Amino acid sequence: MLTPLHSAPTPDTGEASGCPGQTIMRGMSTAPAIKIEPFKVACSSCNLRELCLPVGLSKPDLEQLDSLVATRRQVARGDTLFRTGDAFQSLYAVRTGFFKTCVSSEDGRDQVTGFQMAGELLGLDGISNDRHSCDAVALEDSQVCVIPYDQLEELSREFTDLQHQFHKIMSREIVRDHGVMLLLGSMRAEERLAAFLLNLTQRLQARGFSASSLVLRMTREEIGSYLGLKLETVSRTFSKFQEEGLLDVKQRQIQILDQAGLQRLVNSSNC
Amino acid sequence: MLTPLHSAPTPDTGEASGCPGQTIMRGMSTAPAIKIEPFKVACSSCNLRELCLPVGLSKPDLEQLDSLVATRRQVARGDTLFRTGDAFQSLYAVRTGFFKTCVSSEDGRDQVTGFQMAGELLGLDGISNDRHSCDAVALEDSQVCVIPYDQLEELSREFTDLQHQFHKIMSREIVRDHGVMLLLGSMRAEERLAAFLLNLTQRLQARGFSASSLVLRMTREEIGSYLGLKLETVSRTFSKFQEEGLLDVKQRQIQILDQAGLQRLVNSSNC
DNA sequence: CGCGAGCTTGATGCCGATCAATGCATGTGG
DNA sequence: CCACATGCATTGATCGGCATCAAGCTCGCG
Repeated sequence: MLTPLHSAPTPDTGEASGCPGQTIMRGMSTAPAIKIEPFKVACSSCNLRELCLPVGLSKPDLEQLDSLVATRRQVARGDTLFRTGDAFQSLYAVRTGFFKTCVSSEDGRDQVTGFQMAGELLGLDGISNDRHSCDAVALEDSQVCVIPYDQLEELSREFTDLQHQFHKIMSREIVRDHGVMLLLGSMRAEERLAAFLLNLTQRLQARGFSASSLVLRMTREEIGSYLGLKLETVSRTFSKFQEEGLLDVKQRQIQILDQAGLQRLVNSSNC
Repeated sequence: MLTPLHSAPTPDTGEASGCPGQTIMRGMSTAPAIKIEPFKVACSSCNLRELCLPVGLSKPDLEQLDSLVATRRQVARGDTLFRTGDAFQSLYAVRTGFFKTCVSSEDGRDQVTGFQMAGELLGLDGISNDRHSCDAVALEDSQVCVIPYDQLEELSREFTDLQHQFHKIMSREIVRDHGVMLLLGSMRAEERLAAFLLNLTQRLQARGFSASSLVLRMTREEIGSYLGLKLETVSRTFSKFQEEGLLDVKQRQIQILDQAGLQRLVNSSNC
């Protein structure tokens, strides 16, 4: 997805690079397992506040939120943040890094249900049962803010903006899922991949990254699982896009050469 | 078990037929537009209270809920309860009847995203934008309880059980959607249809209906849209199931002859 | 340097889409 | 009551997109 390192485009003011691909490690290189960050970054000064839970909150509400999000957690690439069956206690806001979520059935089939980047929330599935119903796996070294769920409920009883914002986030997830159903139910391979790329770049752009160049953080197989395709089909479709001059593909480095062309692919039922 | 489903508890005695296929029409046949029912049925005495928003609420909370749900609305078969772009104001709980929701893309593709029966909530998609992002269409003459959303937010600030229950319902919708993604992304036609039938019968059973006999309220085309298949494929698959002795199919009348056989189909990746 | 995970590319076959015709139920007007 | 229209379902024949199987290829890493 994003620039390999640095050259982070135009994030906000405030501390901390929101640049996925970079974690904040001051002095203490790779420390073991879960960590509570010694220096705190409040929601109120986080450069992700316009993408995350704090959207639209007033100053005083924001300060309340700061009290809620007390801990961070590092998740190394390949590790799971939570897995199916785990007791549900917290939601997680991605601070840096990149995740996938996937569900799996008894018989071993599995399906990637989403990819999450900075500012996006993980764990909403757990509310329904008090257990998580999917796995969340870091696709690169990542950092999340831990949001204890019972405290969030409590606080959102007091602050209506927070309550409303939280409901919007859940609803948005539902709407997003419906979009994926549309994709899986009625699009052909090229349309799916085009829609996927446009969605990724759009979200990256909202985070201040280039609209035309990205580094995929996931394998062809993971893309395929998300899109209901086999990895070979994903690979072939990338190659086809390249032949047609829509993309420049070098492994996981993608340059979008003709965004309008991709867009045309997405909204044209056939041909 | 990975069928996309709501696990719904025990059916219930009580007033009002929750029977899909039957609507309550006393005297006043097709009256114009929206109607406020002259006789009221409170949530606290509704026979759907174990399937709907009131689940788990204590007596006093329930009485509060009664004050919230003041109006009903009749929706005739074929009419829409709301459509994409409509301003969002209320959620709707299906009291009697049967609905489908569908999203559509610019280019006219469309996708059924769900079927809703008595006790299920409609309209959660609207929260994210203050506009609905899908159409809800009655597949038979239906009646819904209107739940003004701002009042629900207000009330759920006061009653934590209600708040929690509402969050669970939203989360359950997300989990259900993930199940559908799994189905669309990784199952073959027979598996999809089998999963669909098992899910339907389970939900009907939770409402006190037979586990083995059902009347489909939707066309082959609508089933196909939901399952990402063409109507001919749905029809052929029904015929195949009949040949194999799994079902007895007479148009929309379905008898399930071998539930275990269907179940086996669903959880066996291949062969 | 060699190993392995991930990616690309080719050859082949199958599942489900598509096109087309017929059947069946319901409803309407003559 | 029948003739006819309409909407939905079934069934057949054919076709095409994507899966599958099978090599190689690339690149990062111990």
